[in-house]
This record gives sequence, C-alpha cells and structure tokens, in this order.
Amino acid sequence: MNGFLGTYSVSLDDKGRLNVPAKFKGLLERDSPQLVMCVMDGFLIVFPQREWAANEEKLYHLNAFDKSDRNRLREFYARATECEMKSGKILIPAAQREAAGLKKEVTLVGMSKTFELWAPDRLEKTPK
Amino acid sequence: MNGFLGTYSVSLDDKGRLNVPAKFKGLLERDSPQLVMCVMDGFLIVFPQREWAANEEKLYHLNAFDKSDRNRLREFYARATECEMKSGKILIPAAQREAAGLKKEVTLVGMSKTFELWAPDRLEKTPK
DNA sequence: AGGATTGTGTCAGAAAGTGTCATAAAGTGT
DNA sequence: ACACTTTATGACACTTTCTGACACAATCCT
Repeated sequence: MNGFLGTYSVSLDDKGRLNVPAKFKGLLERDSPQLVMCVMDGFLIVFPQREWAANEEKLYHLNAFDKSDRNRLREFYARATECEMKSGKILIPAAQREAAGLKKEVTLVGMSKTFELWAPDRLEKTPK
Repeated sequence: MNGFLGTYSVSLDDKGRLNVPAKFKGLLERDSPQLVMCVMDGFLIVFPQREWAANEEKLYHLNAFDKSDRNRLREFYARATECEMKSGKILIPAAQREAAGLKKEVTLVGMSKTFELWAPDRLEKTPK
C-alpha cells in the first residue's frame, strides 16, 4: 500500500476506541503501531511515529528564543499525544475526542502519510 | 495493448464486483493489478497504481500545515481508494458505488492510461 | 483501602469481501 | 452454419472485517 487513502466511516466503541480499517491496519502493523495524535483546528491528525519525527525535523530550525517561533512550537507540541494501535484499535483520549467533537460516528480520511479523524458534521462543512 | 480503449457494458455481481473485460485484463495482469479508484463528478476513475503515483507527485509542493493547502490535499486523497483486480474482478466499495450511482449495469470507458466507470444514464447526459 | 474512571483483550454475530464454478453468451476458424 | 474457444454472468460457499459488548486490569481520587 502506498499510503493512507480514502474515506471511511467507523464507530467508536463504548470506551472511545476506534477500529482501524483493515486497509490501514496492514500499513500500521508493518511500519509500526506507534502513533502521535495531534489536534488541529476541529479535527485530529494521526501521524505514524516516523512521519511525526520527519515533521518535527522541519521545526528544528525554529529559534526557541524567538517569541512567535516559540508559539508555533508550543502549538505543535502541546496538542500532541502519543498513542498506539493495540488489538487493531486506537484509543482516542477523552480530551482529544472532546476537541474534535467526536461522538459515536467518526469519519476517517486518509492523507497519504497521515490520516485525519473528523466528526462527520464538521467534515461536511469543510470548504471544497 | 497500448492502453485502455473503447466502451464496454458490464454488470456487477451480487457483491458489487465488476468483471474486467478481457481486453483490459491482459493489461492489468501484465502491468500490475494494483489500482486506485477515485470518485469524480458523478463517476469513477480507475488508475493503475503507477499512473496514480504520477498524479500524486503534482501535490508534493503543497504544505500540509497550511490550511488551504491541506483542504486541497484532502479533496484529492479523500476521494480515492486502493483496490485490486482479484480473480479477474474488481470490487467497487459500497461508498464508491453510491457516489457514482452504480446499480447493476455499468459502462466502462477506456481513457488510455486510466478508465472510467459510469452509470449508463449519467454517461448519456454527458455533454458531447 | 474502596470505589470510580479509564484502558485493554477477547469474542460472537453481522456485514462485507473473495474464490470458484456452472451456465450463458459472444467470438473465432473452417 | 457448425463446432469450438473464449469471455461474461450469477450463484454459492467461504473468509475476513466490523461492531458492540463483556470481563478484567490499571489508575486516580479521597
């Protein structure tokens, strides 16, 4: 598989775990089940760990003593959580579920290297 | 064979699989049965994987941390699904069938590097 | 410690996807 | 037009995946 592709509608179980679709599962199992989940505006991004690291590198050049750079860095890190696919499922922490407005139904959107988790109604309102 | 050419009328089986016409089958078997199926405006485009990758390259310049770039990326990736020709058939996922309004009869149109899947009535209404 | 909350593994039933085959239809050569 | 080959269709049995639920483990709080 080339990357995460497509839109899937999945439901969370009673503890807020999402069942990873089989097509994504293969990729995560092969690469690594370690993930970083990050709140963006109104939705969640899931990075496989390696991909997260690659993004992080892009931030190295920022200056930790520059105020606006520091704000960007803070944004980035403050909203990230480590998580993992276990038994084919990913637990979405309560704070993240809250931030993305996730209830029972979640729409999962592949973005090649990463994928996104959306509350279905929010995704619909996204500009086309 | 040089590419996908011509129009074929095929029927889907009870699970929504289409039988790949023999002329296309050869090409897919030789090249690779890996495909990406993408929802367009009311119909589906099927890309052999290699061809998809070539299109994807055009998006490399976009910045995934920029909001509007990200929306464009999402539009592209969200519509796609990986699929594969297995036992000479291609399963069209329910969501895709829905999006293209496919029932039992499907019209398949070769477009050289790719081919399209249409609901017959929609194809007829296409401006000439 | 006890009780609540949050996280984890597993499983059964339902739904979706897959392989194979018999028959029907279309195409080919003579 | 005939026999023969190839291709398409529909059906069936089987496998995989998804869902929702349950039981249990770990953590937190007071």
